[in-house]
Amino acid sequence: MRRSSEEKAETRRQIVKTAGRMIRGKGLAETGVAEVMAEAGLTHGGFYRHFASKEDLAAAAVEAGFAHMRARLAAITAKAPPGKGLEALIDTYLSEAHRDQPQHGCVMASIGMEVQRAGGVIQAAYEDGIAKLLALFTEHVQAASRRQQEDRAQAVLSVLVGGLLLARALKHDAAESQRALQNAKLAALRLAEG
Amino acid sequence: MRRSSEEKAETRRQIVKTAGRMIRGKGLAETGVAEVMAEAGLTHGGFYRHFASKEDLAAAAVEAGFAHMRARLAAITAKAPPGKGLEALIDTYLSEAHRDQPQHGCVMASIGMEVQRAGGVIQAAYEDGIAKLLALFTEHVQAASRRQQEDRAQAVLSVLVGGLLLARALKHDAAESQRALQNAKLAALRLAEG
DNA sequence: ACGTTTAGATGATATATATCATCTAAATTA
DNA sequence: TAATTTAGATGATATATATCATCTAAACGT
Repeated sequence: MRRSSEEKAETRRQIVKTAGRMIRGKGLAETGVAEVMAEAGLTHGGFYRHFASKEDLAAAAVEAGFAHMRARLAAITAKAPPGKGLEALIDTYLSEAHRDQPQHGCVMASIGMEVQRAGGVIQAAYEDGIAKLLALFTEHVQAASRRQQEDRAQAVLSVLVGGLLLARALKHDAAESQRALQNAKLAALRLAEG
Repeated sequence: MRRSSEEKAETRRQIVKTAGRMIRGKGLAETGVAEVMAEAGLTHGGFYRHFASKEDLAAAAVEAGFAHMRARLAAITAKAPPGKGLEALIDTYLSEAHRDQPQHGCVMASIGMEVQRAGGVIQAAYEDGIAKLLALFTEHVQAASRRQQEDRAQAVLSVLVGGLLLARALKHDAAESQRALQNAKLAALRLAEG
């Protein structure tokens, strides 16, 4: 059943989107091609009309995941009162919603280490995504020099990712997890201000 | 070929150790039971004389990994000049060696998210390990109250884990990766001091 | 309108993997 | 020393998984 090229592009987008969700939610290795296709309402056979391999799909999903996150964060800073952009970023990143829904959250915090090991095009897409994320943070950090802005952005991103990871790890103890989020927020703000 | 119970215990330790190394190096899902046994110089068949399942082994490996890390860190603070314990901890955690050798490093920074998804006894061992690691850091943080010590320990651990993750992600760009380590170190020290 | 192309379905293959039943020879134990 | 127990080996099973050849019907170019 041949589809129009517009429909094909839409199908591809759909596959990438569900793959991203499943990969963030269940992990790279645990997400199978057939499963993704089924979840997208297709059969596994047609997969290779869209992607050369599972690796290819994963790279596309990582790229799309970062792009989506950047768009969301940019929208949030745009809405925030002037000078409060970074604070809004931090609150969003360290929100309970983000902690509780890895499948809709940051790629870096959900499959960072697996990507590291995967290497190849997946890792390349990942590094590119991180660089662009750092750039976004850099824009919203105040400092004397560009270099100092970048340094602070690195420190902020570090504490955001680490804090989210810790909060997720402690999730069974609601109070302790909440505390981890709060401590990371305060830390991020302090690190941003020098 | 029956072995003495002392030999059996030693074999078990060997299996746990190699499993820990492989899991940190290649990931939980990518590490197979047969492969671990082969690496330990055994055949896959004898595995179930030692563990009830792969999950059981993974939990043991996580527990042993945290115990090993605590021992190493404790040794480092013991060697450091008085009052410099935390600084030594930070330098070790954010060293290039730790960045470059995940298979010998911190469980939290190498399989944190996978453990999260695995749940069950693996996650239980992981949470226990983190709690004890936090306690170790708490002892070496100065603050007015116990609660403040704990808060600062959480912040420090967050930036350590996040910084290591970022440094690993940027590893292909040596200068940038180095910078991430350095920024995280400075950040950790600042956060420790209030 | 007609022939060519191709998106997606069907079905097959090859490989890996966790788990376990059974076997055997050596270590306990009586 | 003889009987019993069991660590580890052998081999099998069941399941999942990536990948691809082939088929079909619909969209596109002529």
